[in-house]
Amino acid sequence: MDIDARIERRQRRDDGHRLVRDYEALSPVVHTDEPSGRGPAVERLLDHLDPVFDGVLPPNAYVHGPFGAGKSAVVTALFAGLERLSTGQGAIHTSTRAATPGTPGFAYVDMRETASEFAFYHAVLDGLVEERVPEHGIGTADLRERLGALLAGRSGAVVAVDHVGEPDDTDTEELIDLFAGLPSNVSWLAVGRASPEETELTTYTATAVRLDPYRRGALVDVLMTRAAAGLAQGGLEHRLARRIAEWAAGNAHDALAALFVAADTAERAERTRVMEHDVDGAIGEVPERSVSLARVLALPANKQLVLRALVDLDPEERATVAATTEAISAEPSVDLSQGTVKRFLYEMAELGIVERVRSERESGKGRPPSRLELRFAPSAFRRLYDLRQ
DNA sequence: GATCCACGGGAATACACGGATG
DNA sequence: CATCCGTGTATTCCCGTGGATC
Repeated sequence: MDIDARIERRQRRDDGHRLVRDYEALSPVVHTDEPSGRGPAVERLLDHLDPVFDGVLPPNAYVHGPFGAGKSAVVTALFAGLERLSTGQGAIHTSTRAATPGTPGFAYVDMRETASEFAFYHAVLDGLVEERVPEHGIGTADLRERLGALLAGRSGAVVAVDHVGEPDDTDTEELIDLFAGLPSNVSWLAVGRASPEETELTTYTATAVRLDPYRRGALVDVLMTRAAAGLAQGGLEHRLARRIAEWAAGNAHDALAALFVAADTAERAERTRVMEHDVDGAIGEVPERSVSLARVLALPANKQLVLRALVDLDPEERATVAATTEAISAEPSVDLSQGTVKRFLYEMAELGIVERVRSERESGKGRPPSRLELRFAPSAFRRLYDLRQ
């Protein structure tokens, strides 16, 4: 985001007549420092991590729970806090973060943004040191060496690895290999949706921590907290939050996505508060089996560009993959060959970002084409994407 | 100069159908 | 009738190259 966009956003925030004061605070892809209603889960994770306060590494562990149960919210908030702890509240600035002797370092790695071996080691190193680690001109082996040297003189590190086991993700074996490339004084905390029985990962862990879906009341609190942070006073009635929470059935991602869409709809209509039909529309826009918007927004830039064009197409232009490809390529903002656009579309279908649906054949010749359906709320993506440009 | 990885482009494979074959 | 084959699309797979970054 450039300076002008930032200034513009602040301007809008100061405009008292606006419903949406801060999209960031409402964003389903942004986690807050204090995840509301997940206190017990934080405690259980702290129980597991307790040895670090005596300078001892905990064993490997696996955190699991269904989509939208707050796994990432809890782990990111917790690791942000632990990083502050090991930097000594930033009082001492050295090149490394773990200035307090005896306390391990902490790093949070999101596998959604970590496709290669290089990217993984880069993310770990970047999480452990204060200075920025270059992304070019340095080899994977160099990174591994730097990590080895860094950790050799330290009391180790705990690495949280979020979103394991997603499609196209590094699988268990690869992940274990990645950690095998690090010194032995590294403990990991994997986070995923699969139950402990479903993943091989648990053959390497001593502990599993389960997060259950949000209870309805807790989810209402989450929504009201977000509304208080991002909307004008009284922008969201309690009963509408209840309605969203009821529909979301414990999935905080979908609930926040619905709130975001409803608020955006109301904002565009220049209303001063969210109305019931805004909520109805929003609920209708979030697909049944949705993909995380965070996952969509973690895609490479040009794939997001293709999606951005895709969400603006008419239904006719989406009749087949070929037609969709053509329409997207015709967009001046898209500077990609048709072959690449088409490949991107198929790849994203493979990832579950969009879904291929076989359309009724008309010609009778050859394999019938498919059309693409979105697995995320288009106006949420549109708004979040545009805010980042 | 070194490194990573996104793109482009095309080859290989899958699928659906109708017609031919046994 | 069951199976195979040819044709036309759709989809997946693969890898060399070049742009961007350090």
